[in-house]
Amino acid sequence: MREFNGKRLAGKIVEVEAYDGLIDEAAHTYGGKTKRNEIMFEEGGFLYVYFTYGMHFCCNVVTGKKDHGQAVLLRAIEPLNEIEEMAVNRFGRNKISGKELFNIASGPAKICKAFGINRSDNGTDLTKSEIYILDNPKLKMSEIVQTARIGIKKSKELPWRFYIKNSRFISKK
DNA sequence: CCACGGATTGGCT
DNA sequence: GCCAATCCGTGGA
Repeated sequence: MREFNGKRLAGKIVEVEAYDGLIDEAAHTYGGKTKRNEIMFEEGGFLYVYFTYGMHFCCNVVTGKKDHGQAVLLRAIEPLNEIEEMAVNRFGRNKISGKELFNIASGPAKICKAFGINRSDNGTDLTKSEIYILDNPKLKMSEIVQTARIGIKKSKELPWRFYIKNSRFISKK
């Protein structure tokens, strides 16, 4: 959920990946604390935004205890509210095709584009900001699929990707 | 100081 | 399926 320009951009998180600084070579925190990843070493509840490939932002929810360096990467969101606003952020226009609707936030960098998240949102306290996450009490464990993570070279064996079965809004099966 | 390559995406073959 | 785009964090000289 994000309050943005007076509007409430909302979506359901349908795909995530977990990263653990202590044992996970693919985690940004694996080599220890640096200026870039320092927010990941805070107590859970903050937003960690990083810039990659010279053009994309991706966002994570810090989840661990202080100094543990753990976070969950948001990989895909199903848009629920203010979809036209997200379309403008993402495609530069408010009218989109059905195909584009499923594609609007179906990837970590696409989420940041659609929700207007960038470098300045790094370190946001999700418990008291215009960006926040609500519980989804309807979600059943049986709807969640667990697989290996995508797009990494190290620690590929760790089964820390989770997505909602049958969702058409995830980045990849 | 400099070189390398990335938790990606979209366009072209 | 392949690859360019395009910054900057990180690590080695």
